[in-house]
Amino acid sequence: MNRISAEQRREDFVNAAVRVIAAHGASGATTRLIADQADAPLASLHYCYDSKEALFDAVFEALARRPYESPDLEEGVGLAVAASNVLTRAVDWYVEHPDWARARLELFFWAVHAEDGEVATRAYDLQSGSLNNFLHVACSARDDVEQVPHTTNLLVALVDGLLLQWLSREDEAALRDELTSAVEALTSSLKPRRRAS
Amino acid sequence: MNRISAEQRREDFVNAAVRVIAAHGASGATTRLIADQADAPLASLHYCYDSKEALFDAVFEALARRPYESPDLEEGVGLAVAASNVLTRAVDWYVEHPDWARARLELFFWAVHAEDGEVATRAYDLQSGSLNNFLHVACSARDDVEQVPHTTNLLVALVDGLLLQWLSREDEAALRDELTSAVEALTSSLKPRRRAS
Amino acid sequence: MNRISAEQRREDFVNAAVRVIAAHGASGATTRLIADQADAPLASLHYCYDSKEALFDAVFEALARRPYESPDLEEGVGLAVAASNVLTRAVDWYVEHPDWARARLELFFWAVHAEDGEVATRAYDLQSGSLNNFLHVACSARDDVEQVPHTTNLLVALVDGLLLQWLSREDEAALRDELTSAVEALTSSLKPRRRAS
Amino acid sequence: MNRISAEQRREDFVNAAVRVIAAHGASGATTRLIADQADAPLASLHYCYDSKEALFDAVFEALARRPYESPDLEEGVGLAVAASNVLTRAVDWYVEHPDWARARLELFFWAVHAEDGEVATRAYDLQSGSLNNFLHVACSARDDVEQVPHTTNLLVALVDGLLLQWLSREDEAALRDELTSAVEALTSSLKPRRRAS
DNA sequence: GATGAATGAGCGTTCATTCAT
DNA sequence: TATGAATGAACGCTCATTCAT
Repeated sequence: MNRISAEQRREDFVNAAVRVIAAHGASGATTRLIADQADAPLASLHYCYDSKEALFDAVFEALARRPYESPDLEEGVGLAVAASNVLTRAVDWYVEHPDWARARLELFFWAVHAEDGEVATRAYDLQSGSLNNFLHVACSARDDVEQVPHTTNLLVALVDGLLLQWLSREDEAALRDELTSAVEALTSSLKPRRRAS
Repeated sequence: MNRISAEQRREDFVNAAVRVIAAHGASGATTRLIADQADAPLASLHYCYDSKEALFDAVFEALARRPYESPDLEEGVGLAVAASNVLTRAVDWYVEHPDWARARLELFFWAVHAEDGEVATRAYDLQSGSLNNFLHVACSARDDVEQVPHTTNLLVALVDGLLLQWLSREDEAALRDELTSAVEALTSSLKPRRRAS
Repeated sequence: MNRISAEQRREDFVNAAVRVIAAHGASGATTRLIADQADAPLASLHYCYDSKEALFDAVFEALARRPYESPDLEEGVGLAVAASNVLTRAVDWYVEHPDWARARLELFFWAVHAEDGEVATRAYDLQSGSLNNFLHVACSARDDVEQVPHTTNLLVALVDGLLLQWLSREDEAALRDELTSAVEALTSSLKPRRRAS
Repeated sequence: MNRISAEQRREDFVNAAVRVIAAHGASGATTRLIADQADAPLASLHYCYDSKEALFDAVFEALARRPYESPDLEEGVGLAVAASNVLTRAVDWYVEHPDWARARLELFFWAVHAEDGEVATRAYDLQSGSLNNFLHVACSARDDVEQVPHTTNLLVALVDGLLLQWLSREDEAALRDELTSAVEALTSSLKPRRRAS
């Protein structure tokens, strides 16, 4: 009986879940598979998380947080620059962690069907929440703060769209191409404040 | 015992499967749920299809065929026009049949995880097959026939991308916007025969 | 729609059943497999026989009759000679028709478990019936007619025992050896009328 | 939820399986029937054994071990004596446990048809293995050790043959008669080391 | 607190059989 | 008469979850 801190254990389960989801899909990720992957007894999964859904919620949260966990972005660089940086950094991070990319899309689809519709909502709130704060902090005096929520949604959609293409085609060069185009579009649409019309 | 033509029965099961997949996801679409939705006994499903996978294959085929089943496209209208029309028509069709849109993406993900990798391959072949013929017929003398396969793939990717966005945001107006941009991009990239290099 | 005489059809099903039973065991011999083997539609099996059990009864009968269907045994040759001849001939026949040997044992076991216990009884009556008549006819004036039923049972048991060994070991030479010993034992036990005691 | 040691639970399932196989045949022994007979939920069966086949393997092993589990046979009593003793004891044991006798033959036949031919092989290895050791230990200095494998096979065949007769005729007296003859034959063939030629 | 043992509900599939034509 | 179409019942098995220790 190895004594591990409860918090460590919970994180192990999240990491294991990501790997299993990437390999077998969200609904193919059985509790047994995840427990095996985490090298833990099956029952201890339910000891750490009330249910499979609770674990998947935690995965969602990690999925939304991890790619943006770089603390080095300075304040006030401006919305357009921050958005471009975030987008680039997120894509870079996912390319280095393809399991997390796949798990992200898998869980997205899984959430849509959770009988209790709240999961999908919670998921989106989580994704948007951290990003929203991030962009807010980055806003300079010249930025229109009301553009932040819209920009957040656009960013999330872009990330999902790019990941889908990449996972379908497994072509990293194409992903980079599309990323460049997306960054350009983003920059030009944010700077002139055209969208506010 | 209501006796219906076998062909009709098979189609009923496909339609029922699409509805159930849209509502519960591909792996949540159990044979019992589908049979209930089709108002048929469970065993009938296996009389019409050898296995659940065989039914899903049929759904794949229908999914790839239906949106393009309009016979009114004239020959020789040119690749760019045909591609734009096809794209617009497919999007229109999916907007009118949201269950089919959702089922399409669900099955796409489901296929990726089918242990026997063939399913995903078959799926893509089906999708591309009908579209390929379609574009070939539409080619005018001025089109580069070698562009057809590449255009087919691009179209399929575009449809998937647009559907994902739409289903995520449930915002039809945004979908129309993106469709317009995509059509423009498609037209300009195909007309000058630039790709032929 | 090939018009075949009903009687021919029934016999086809029996022959097909023997092959399928030999290959898949009695309980592995599904109606579908038998119909396929007989190159007949599934429903026509139930048109010829009321149930699977009825077909198996018919197989039993054929199984009991065929090996002894040689019409050339003369009357009055004596019980010992007749028994030895019958035994030898039966073994020869089975060696030439291994499917029938295997099916015989399979069905024997299957019959024991038929919920309606009658099947096993009927089976044994069938086996003994034809043999009994056979031996009766063969009795000479010097034979004790009361030995016939006992001899019949002994013969049937011997055939089953020898077949079991043979099918287990797939060693025809050993079967011949055991047959010789059995014939000797049979002859010596019948001739002196010792059993009457 | 009664908590029993897993080992006890596994044995309960084996005993239940033997009873069900004896009553309904090997292929009639469904997991539900066995679980009912063991007074356990169906899922428990699959908790103790990975599959029905794994359970049947365990039954095979018990079937091969139990009749020879008497530890009182002295070493070096000689091959002929040991073989006779083993044979007698096995028959005695089976007469006292007719379910096990019936199950033995049922499983033997069932194994022959298992698609994966290994089952039958494993079964035979199990049967022979314990017996082989047994006879080896019993060999005296005057015995030809090379006769042991052959003797083992002979013993197994004899046991099967005798059981078949007994189950067919349900006549214990006859079984005893045949046992006596078999023991005599065995003794005489082993003592003079005739077979070694 | 940590976990082997246990399970109700449900899965995809197959079966012998019946029915409509 | 012959047979595609149809089906209730049961199959072996897996699931997320709970309980006793």
